[in-house]
Amino acid sequence: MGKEYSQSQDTETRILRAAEREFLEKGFAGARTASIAEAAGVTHAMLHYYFRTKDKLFERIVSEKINMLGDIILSAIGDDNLPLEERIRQSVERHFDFISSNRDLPRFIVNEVLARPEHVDIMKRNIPAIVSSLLSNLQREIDEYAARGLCQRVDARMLLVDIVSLNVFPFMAAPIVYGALGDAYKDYDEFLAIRKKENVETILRKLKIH
Amino acid sequence: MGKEYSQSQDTETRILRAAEREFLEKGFAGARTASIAEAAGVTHAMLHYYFRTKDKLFERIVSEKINMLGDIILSAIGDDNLPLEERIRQSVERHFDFISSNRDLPRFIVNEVLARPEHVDIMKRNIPAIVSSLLSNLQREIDEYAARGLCQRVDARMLLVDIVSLNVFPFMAAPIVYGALGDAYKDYDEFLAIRKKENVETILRKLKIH
DNA sequence: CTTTGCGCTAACAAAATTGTTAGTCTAATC
DNA sequence: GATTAGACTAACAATTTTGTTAGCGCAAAG
Repeated sequence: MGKEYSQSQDTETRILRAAEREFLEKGFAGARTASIAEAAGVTHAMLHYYFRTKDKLFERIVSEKINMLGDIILSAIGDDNLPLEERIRQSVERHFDFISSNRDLPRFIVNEVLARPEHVDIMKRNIPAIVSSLLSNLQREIDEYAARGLCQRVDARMLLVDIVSLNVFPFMAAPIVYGALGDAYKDYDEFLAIRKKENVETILRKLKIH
Repeated sequence: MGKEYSQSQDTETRILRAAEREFLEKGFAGARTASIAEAAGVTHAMLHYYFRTKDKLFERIVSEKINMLGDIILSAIGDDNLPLEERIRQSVERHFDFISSNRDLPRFIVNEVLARPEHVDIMKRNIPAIVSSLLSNLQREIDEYAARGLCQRVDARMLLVDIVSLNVFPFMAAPIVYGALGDAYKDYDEFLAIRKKENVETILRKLKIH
């Protein structure tokens, strides 16, 4: 044994998790290595001992988060054998739920990752491959349905941008959106539940024949 | 005359414009007063001479930008005597254009303003008043049209969130969105033009009877 | 022609933040 | 029992960044 287990995990992990919180909340420039160390319950020398520099620690967190972007796409792919409408509904809902349980991920990506050309390059090398296979499958299926007169022939790329925009923005701008709508909802969770339904409806309506 | 007019404006204004660019691009924590001074073409002591502290200079920029948020709403209100569909089309297009010519405003608001509780409070005291008058007018009009069977009875609040989400997100996440869609478009401007049409269609489709 | 006020500069001071180093303690290894 | 290695600490060093101050030059006012 030897080690005190009053702290839940090993030092390196605790620093990583504290860094994750600090970086996601304040960004690279706003984060303080001393705060990270304090939150992790270690001296700030330990942070340098394990990760050498603030930059290296940050890169570690960034690569974790960029990988999550792959997950977000894969997790949103629905059951292959459901009818198109159900499958899209499921995808939108899963995507919404993913964002809902990673609420500061989008802001982090938009601010910290996109601000650095090298990170944009990493993403441009990884994301389009996954997205384009997703898109071509989706587009093929839409075209099949459309050929049978079962739905509108819509552009899958635009549909994807719609889904992501509708699902992500309300979380990024949560205080404004919820604040501006004032007292129309009991609480934020109620607003989110309504919003989720609404987004599904908005997307599906684009496919419906009228 | 006396003054050299090699520099276009007076010192205070040049510092303000340089600060605006620096803060919008890098955020408060990432901005450097020395960079701002250099960009303005003055010694960094001048920055403190005119604005005392980095904080005060930042607040000045923040209030400018928060005021623009009022404009964004007012500018989007269309002609009162157009039919509903045309008016909404016009509003969505104006909003899109506004964001398009202030592309880093949303990111700045979301990151820098929302990160500070005092700014959120300022906005919560000012925005809801404007928004709720806009919303109640819009809702009344929608209800009238719906009563005559001319459109769906939709929730104006949700419609507003839809519009803002669809219009703003693609600009905030521009490198990803445009990057992930790869080579499907000639250039970014073409993508934007298509996107603008698409957003109008998406919104109007929510109102259409089917 | 002296004074006053203002824009301005250069040099300096203070604070905050990151990064280093010498050395301690402990546990395993020879 | 001496040796080694790795986790760790306290103190310090270096750098970056913000903020200050004493004073110069010039134009307008008295």
